[in-house]
Amino acid sequence: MKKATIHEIAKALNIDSSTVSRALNNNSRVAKKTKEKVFNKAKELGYKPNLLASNLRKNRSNTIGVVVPRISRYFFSTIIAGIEEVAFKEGFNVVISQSLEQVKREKKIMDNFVSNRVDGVLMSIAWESNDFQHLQNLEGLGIPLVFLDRHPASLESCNKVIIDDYKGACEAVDHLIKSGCKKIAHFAGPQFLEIYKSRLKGYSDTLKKNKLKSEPKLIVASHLMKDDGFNIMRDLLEKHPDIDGVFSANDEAAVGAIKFLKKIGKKVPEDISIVGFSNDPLSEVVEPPLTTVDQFGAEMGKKACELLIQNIKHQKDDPFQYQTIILSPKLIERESSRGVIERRIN
Amino acid sequence: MKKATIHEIAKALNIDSSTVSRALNNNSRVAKKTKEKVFNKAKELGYKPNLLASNLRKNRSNTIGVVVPRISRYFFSTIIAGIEEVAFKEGFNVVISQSLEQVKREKKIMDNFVSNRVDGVLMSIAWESNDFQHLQNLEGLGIPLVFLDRHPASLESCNKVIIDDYKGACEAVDHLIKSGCKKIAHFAGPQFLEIYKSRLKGYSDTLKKNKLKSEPKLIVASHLMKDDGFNIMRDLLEKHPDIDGVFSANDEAAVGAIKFLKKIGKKVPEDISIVGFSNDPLSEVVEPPLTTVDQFGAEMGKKACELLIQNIKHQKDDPFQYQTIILSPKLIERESSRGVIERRIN
DNA sequence: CTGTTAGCGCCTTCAC
DNA sequence: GTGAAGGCGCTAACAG
Repeated sequence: MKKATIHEIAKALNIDSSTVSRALNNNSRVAKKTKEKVFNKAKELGYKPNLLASNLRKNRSNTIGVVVPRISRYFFSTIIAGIEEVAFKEGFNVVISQSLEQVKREKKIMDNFVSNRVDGVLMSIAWESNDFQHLQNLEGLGIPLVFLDRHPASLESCNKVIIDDYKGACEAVDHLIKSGCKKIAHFAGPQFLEIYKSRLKGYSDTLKKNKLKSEPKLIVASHLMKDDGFNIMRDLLEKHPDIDGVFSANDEAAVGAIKFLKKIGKKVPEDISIVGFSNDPLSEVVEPPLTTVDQFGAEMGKKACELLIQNIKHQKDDPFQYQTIILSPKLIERESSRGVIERRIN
Repeated sequence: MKKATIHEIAKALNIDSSTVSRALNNNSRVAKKTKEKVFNKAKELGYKPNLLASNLRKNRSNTIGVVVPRISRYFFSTIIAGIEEVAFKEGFNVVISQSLEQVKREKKIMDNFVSNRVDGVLMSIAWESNDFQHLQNLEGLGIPLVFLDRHPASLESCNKVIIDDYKGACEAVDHLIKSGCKKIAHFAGPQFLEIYKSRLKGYSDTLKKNKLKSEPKLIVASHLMKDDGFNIMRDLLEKHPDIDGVFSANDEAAVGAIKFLKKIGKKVPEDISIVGFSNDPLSEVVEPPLTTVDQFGAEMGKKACELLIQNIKHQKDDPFQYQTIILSPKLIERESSRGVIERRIN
């Protein structure tokens, strides 16, 4: 079961292992003939390079570490697709880990990344995060970090790629108002995270701009899971049966709300209109087709990866310069698949 | 930016680095006092173990490699959740890679796994796979392999954790027949894969058992993407407008079919009933709530990971003994959310 | 173009 | 309980 090494190739060919190493790495100052011999012998012996040794020697792993809350969320898996596209093109490997929204796991993952000498880290932080020591340590170790979408509200100087959450929220609420909604609730996210703060602000500001009251009772913060959406919708309707619109800070909670509304026989969007952030492909076959704010995950992943690689490459010569890249979200309307919405008059 | 090593800890404490190594690994024959001193100094210096070096020395990485076609599919992300649960409990790290259904990428990933000395591999193969050399090489290198769900039709002797696809298909088609369907189509998957062969066989056999004709024209093989479902449904209905049931080998194609039916104003399940394999959580809020065959991804992931770890641990002493673990799928009915189905009489 | 030498950081005998 | 020595497999000077 012992794997072949460059030394065995060297011995078999009566040359030095350093020449073999150079040949395998396609170094220009190795004779063509030698290279061929080496390649053939390598194949013959079933040689597989040991990257552990190589990376140890070179003190870098050619690997980018990615941390997301969970890969099962469509938004994050599109982000990952974008990251991989750029990373592979640039010759980097990608290691994906999920924090499952737990800081504890986030820290372990970071430790692991450091111990395995990843060259850089891309991350969307867990929403229970309120302690960012583990992130600041990274830079002390010379490992560049770029935040993707979710970033700490308390951290000013950092690299990040985000969408314009404020603008997206404004458009979403605008859309609800234009559809005739008079009383719009907001499913808010954890306020540790800047993105959810911005979405809330966009909601409040847009209501005010349209001369509608922004009532604290209609704003409910949660972790925005499907069950949260279900329960919040139920509780809100109990106290405020005249709610006719919901702006959810993500689509998962929106889906939960729809589930509840379906259960009690309320029609969407005739009785209640819903708009959510993120854009799962199933949104269009949910009934009703859900209007969403598209965050362009793949684009974000690509941009973030490019920024990170840039940081990795210019780590030494350049003074550290933090960048923020802001993408524009896009409202995708799907409510009118049945034609014009006719809002019922209660 | 240079990271602390055990030698620096040793020097600072005037002891040997081998003692530091033992202390950090909690070796029993190191004095308590020494251990404490070492731990403190390690923390003080911000010491992070270099796993590259450690793994190189030990010639194993404590890591399990996982390859799935795509992490964005709900079934695979639940599998991963199950794998991680078991792996972490047993002290293994998990590296996730997606083949994006391409053998080319599958091979690259395998090479990478070997080069990074993963201790074992869990995989669901790409559906264009018809060349399995890269998989058989693994065993030659002493890296145990367990297939998960998707496995090569041509490989007899291997470890695998699968569900009873045949039984699931039978139940699905039975359900359609009991709902009154007379003409049932099948969205089949690539026949390289055993799972899709079994699902097709379950479909045919159940039709025959119920004295219904199994017509080749109603069986369409594809990659079962959403668009495939959409297009196949359209083409089938054009030629056979009297189709009243569909058994889809996965839920994604089923969703595509629903999208098409919605577009042309056909009602599901009144006009056409649909059942699909896999059980995405959105199935219940799609309209109509989709009846599915649940594959219990997390269970499969757990079992597979257990089997793999068992293989890793007993690699030396035991003769290689292949195992097959078969789980039972479960039909989850959701069609009757509107009450009893009343099938229209054309 | 190729060989020599010297580690990367850690672990594991083998001594004492 | 601790130290000394050697090497995991590879690469990067430095010679020639």
